Amino acid sequence: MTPQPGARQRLLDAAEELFAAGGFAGTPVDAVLSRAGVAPATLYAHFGSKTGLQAAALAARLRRWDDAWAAAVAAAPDDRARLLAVFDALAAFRTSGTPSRWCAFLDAAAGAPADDGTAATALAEDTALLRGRLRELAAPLAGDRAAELAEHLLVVVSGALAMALRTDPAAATAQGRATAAALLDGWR
Amino acid sequence: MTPQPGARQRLLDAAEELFAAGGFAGTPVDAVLSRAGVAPATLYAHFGSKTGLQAAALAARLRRWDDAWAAAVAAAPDDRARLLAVFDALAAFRTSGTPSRWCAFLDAAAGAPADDGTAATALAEDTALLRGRLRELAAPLAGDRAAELAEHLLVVVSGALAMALRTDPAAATAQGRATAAALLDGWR
DNA sequence: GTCTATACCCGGATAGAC
DNA sequence: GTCTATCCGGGTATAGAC
Repeated sequence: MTPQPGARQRLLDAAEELFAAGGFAGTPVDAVLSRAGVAPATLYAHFGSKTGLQAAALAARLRRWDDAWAAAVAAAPDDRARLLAVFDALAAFRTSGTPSRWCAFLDAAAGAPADDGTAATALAEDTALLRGRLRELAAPLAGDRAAELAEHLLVVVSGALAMALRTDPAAATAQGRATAAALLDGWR
Repeated sequence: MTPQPGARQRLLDAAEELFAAGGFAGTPVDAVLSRAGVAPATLYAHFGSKTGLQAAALAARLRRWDDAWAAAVAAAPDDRARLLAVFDALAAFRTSGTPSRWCAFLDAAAGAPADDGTAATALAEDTALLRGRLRELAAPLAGDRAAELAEHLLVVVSGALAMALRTDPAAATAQGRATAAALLDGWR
């Protein structure tokens, strides 16, 4: 029998899902507590504050996203598919577990006051991951203009995420892939 | 001597600026009240709730954005420039008055609970405006594929707005324009 | 480490006078 | 219509026992 994970891990899992699904600001601490089956004091003993829990949950989510994306890249057959794999990974990642509304990292930054360091840091790390890997994957197709192409794709990925607020999220990622494909078709 | 605008208008102006700059959720009613120089009861007499004020402020903002974009289009010299004018309008609009953080309409939808009708409606109207005019402007360049091109540009515009959370907002609009230009360069 | 119970406070909204 | 003063709830955080 697999032992039940500790309260800390249950809090992290609950927070990651609920914050991604309902937004950080829109998710009361009570909701996380009841899902995790944990008392308030336990949360504050481990993470200090709701924001502290968010930071830990986002860090965990970033690792999961990193892995999911890498797996999608590994499964792609050629250079072009590897570059577009980010959208497949996005679609799969978004619906793993409770479907997320748009993007937990953008949500964190959008919801926090402008001077909040925690949310800004988490989003910055997500951005660095996106930019870095997009550059690597763009290199075979764009050569010394890989950074330029990666920047275009970063805009398209961010657009696909934001489009999830305007329309059905599944359609948003599909459209994002199509837009990126159109961009690649005309490249050079 | 120009008469001081009424309390209602001052509330709308204050709300539009503060909500765009600091986000709806992050802006307390008190901040709007003190900037407008108005008492709490006046706000609730006119708009019923903070959300009601938001709806009215977003409607006003949508009209202003519509006009600003139309003006940028009118000032553009050719078909291509007219299609890209949305980014110039965005840059100018964002810094008119108190600079907005990213996008007041996306912010409203992101911050509101998923079933909130008010914010969803405001964002839907913004999306309809974007999609409709982008299609018109895309027609001279894309002919019967104008809708397809417009959808790509809608993703890029949304991406430019979201990128304002990842990086400097001015750089975000500039990058968005560059990405759209790259897309147009390779079109067909 | 975890629980129960509670304190505290911020922020949206209202009462009633003018 | 507008003001001053106040209420009230939801939500974060803590005290103290086990």
